[in-house]
Amino acid sequence: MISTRGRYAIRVMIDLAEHNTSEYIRLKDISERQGISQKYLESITATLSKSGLIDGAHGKGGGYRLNRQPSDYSIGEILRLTEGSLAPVACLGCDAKPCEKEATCRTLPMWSKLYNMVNDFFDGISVADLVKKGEDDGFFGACL
Amino acid sequence: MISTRGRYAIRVMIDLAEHNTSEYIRLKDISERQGISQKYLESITATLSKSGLIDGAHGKGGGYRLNRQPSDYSIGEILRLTEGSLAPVACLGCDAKPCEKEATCRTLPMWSKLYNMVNDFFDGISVADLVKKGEDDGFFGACL
DNA sequence: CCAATTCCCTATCGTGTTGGTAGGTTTTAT
DNA sequence: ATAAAACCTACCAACACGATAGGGAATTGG
Repeated sequence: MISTRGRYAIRVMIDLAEHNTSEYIRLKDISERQGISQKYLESITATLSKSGLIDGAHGKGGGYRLNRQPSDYSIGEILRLTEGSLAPVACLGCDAKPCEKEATCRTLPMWSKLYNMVNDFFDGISVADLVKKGEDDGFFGACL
Repeated sequence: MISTRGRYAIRVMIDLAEHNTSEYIRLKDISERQGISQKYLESITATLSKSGLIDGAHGKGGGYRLNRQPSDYSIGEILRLTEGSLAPVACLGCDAKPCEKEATCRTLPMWSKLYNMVNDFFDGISVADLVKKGEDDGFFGACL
């Protein structure tokens, strides 16, 4: 399950991409457009900003804006940042603790393959792809 | 994340497949072989038994055994039974509550595609495939 | 028939995560 | 100076997870 943190992060990025000028976008506006509590969004944009995905400006006239082109953000990096690892089991991923049964485990190869599949899937989608979707020129036209 | 319930269920099924005679296998033995608390396993085998995946026999000489050939169990049906839905977001899956933004949601097609991918992935693997893995004749030889 | 064995059922419980709130501090433009 | 905005820290209710405990019901060996 992808939690709200990751999903809201994606929606913020889409919102910023849809208003992608040189101006800074106020969190208040994003929160109103997306219908998500501003306070809760703060904790998410803080993560995005600290890691350099977006640029946050203090004070009057401040807000957030993208640091790159929407097509240069993969959904994978957004989710890995906000959700932690996308690993389906604890034995995999960045903070995986070594398992003594690893060598004989009958299921590890399955989890590992899924892990790769999911990462590749999300790495193959950009923020720009999701924005395009709303314009009926979608990446996913064939799947719904 | 796949929880222990689903993972242990798979391990039980593999264990039963590896001792697949007409005899009933005691939960005590499975628990010792797998190194999982018998009491905790009880709640999992109860689910498997109630839904007809395995056959449980009471009393002396009782235990559990498979109802079909190991190759006739897909990992998908085991996980969907023990984990609930494999949907990455609440808007999808069996108990999905309708979302008013569904028509304009920019991310739903992505989740939907992933959902199908994951289901297809697990439906394409059988318990027999995972047993084979241990015999160096694996389904997953190329992926680890 | 009795007692051991085994699956089955219900309740409980500590721990951690999730989703969110609250209040304040710092930075900046006007 | 003042207002606006990002930033930071702490806290909290609700829930799920992983597991334990204690018994009850069915079956069989003796």
